[in-house]
Amino acid sequence: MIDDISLNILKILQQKARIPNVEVARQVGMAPSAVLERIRKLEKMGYIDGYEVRLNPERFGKSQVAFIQVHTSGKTEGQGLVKTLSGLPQVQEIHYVAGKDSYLLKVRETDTQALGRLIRERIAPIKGVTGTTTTIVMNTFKETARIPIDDQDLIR
Amino acid sequence: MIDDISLNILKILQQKARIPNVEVARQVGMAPSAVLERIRKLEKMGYIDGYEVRLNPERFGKSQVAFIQVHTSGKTEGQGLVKTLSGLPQVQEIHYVAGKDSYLLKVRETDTQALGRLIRERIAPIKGVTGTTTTIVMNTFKETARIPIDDQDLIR
DNA sequence: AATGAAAAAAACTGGCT
DNA sequence: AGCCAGTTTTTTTCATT
Repeated sequence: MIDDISLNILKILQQKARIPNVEVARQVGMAPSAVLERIRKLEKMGYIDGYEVRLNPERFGKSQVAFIQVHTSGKTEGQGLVKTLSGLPQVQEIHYVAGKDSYLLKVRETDTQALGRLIRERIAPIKGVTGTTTTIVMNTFKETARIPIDDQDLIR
Repeated sequence: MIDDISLNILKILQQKARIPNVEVARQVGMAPSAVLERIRKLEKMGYIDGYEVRLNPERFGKSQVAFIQVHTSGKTEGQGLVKTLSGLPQVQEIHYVAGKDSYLLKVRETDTQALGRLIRERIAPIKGVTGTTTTIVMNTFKETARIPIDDQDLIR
């Protein structure tokens, strides 16, 4: 259901989304209409989830990244907990991790002060939270959502 | 340099990149040409970093997410270390974190087995790496690169 | 599925306010 | 900066192979 041509199209798009279809068509050596049809199909079949703008966090005063391990009482408070956390725009990621009933959050805030406030006022008070461990990011060298698709292990 | 209208445009784009300009124009109540000019300016001034496709990792057999804390000897091996790590497509993020000379990586692999191989064969052998601590993600509830821009603390 | 031609929509340009 | 009107480019549709 997904062949080398489609794979190639996705690679091109992952390199630079928002290049015109005609250009993609030129690069894969097909007619624009054919490429369009393939992309539509890839979207419909769920290979493509969507398109995102990447804003520059610095410019918006959201330079401070931190990872917060949220420890919970484990008594299936998960539902409301996740929902509440999801509602916080500063929380970019929520992962349930192996170990001892805890979630790992990636958050973005203005500075460490705002971060502290976020944790104290928004996260710590959530029902089921027994504590947090914060890891402050001092420098980010790579940050992308690209996934490796050179591979043979895709679900066709 | 950035006003409420531009802010609004960015909000709309963050909601759904790849909607036509005319539609954005309609939503902010301006002429398409004016909106276009604003977007171009936002790009040029570095508020917009770029546009990305979001591929569905499941479909590409990259469902396993893990965070790897890489401990280093700290003797400024940083340069080569970061460069080597950056070259690994499975490594989506590289952060230098506060604490005891360590980097935090976000990686995506096929399964825990492939993850183990990645760590043993690609990460552990890097010069300056003294050890790794891996946190396996069992479930991801939120994962976005969106940043909060409702705010007053943006660099104008 | 792919193509090519035609139609529709969108992006862009420039002159003017 | 924004708008409008004209131009170019891109996207989309569709009949055909």
